[in-house]
Amino acid sequence: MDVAQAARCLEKLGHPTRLEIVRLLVRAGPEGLPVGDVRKHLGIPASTLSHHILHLTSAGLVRQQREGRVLRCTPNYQLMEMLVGMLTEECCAGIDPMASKRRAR
Amino acid sequence: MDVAQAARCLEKLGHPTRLEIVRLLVRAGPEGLPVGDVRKHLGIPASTLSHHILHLTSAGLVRQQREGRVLRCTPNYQLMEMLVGMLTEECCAGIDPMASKRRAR
DNA sequence: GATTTATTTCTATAATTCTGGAATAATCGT
DNA sequence: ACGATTATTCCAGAATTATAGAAATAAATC
Repeated sequence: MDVAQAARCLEKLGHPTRLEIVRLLVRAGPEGLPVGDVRKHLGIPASTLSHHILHLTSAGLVRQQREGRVLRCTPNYQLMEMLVGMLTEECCAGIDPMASKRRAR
Repeated sequence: MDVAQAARCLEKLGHPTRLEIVRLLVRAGPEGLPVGDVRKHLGIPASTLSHHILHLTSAGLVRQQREGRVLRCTPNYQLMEMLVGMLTEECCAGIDPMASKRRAR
């Protein structure tokens, strides 16, 4: 994952409504949730929700598959784990693995 | 760390220039870097950089302290670790600690 | 105290993002 | 085929964010 892709993912997650959507999906488990269920939890207009979901799918953070009339959204764990990995390596630990221990003193 | 604060941090990190600034600071180690050095690496106008740094400091992701003529920026590792922790718990693993292993099959 | 260096604040403009009502598309049951 | 359900896409306006030149501020040096 390069910096541009990481920034794109972070930007999408960096909106309260979208972060809440992802949280909901993750807490719902690997089966995710239909758009309508997400809407019920958040209580926002359908078009607004749809826009936010488009943001998330365009970044690859969420996937959608039709199940009859319902569109089921599932979180992309793999991408999120990559993002967290990138953040951990490049933004937390830095190049010095002992930095965190020194700070703890 | 609540969802609103996490979203605020993610939003700030979700801009290529700002993510690059944080990466630079982290890679520079605990001493961080003066604003001028960051500017040299990024090659952007001083006022633009200053705005981005203000974003980062306002979210608490970066701290600044004057050292004579230069203003030294240091990354806030603790906050970043909290952010990653929140992401890991709420957005990656979800409520099912075995999800990742099941996906790996 | 004038000058140099480093950085911010002011100000303006351009660009992007957010929001939600109305129209459209896909699916299902009857 | 029709009506109901689910969700998206279109459209527009409002709000926010990004960019950067010019002026102001701060600290060190001569």
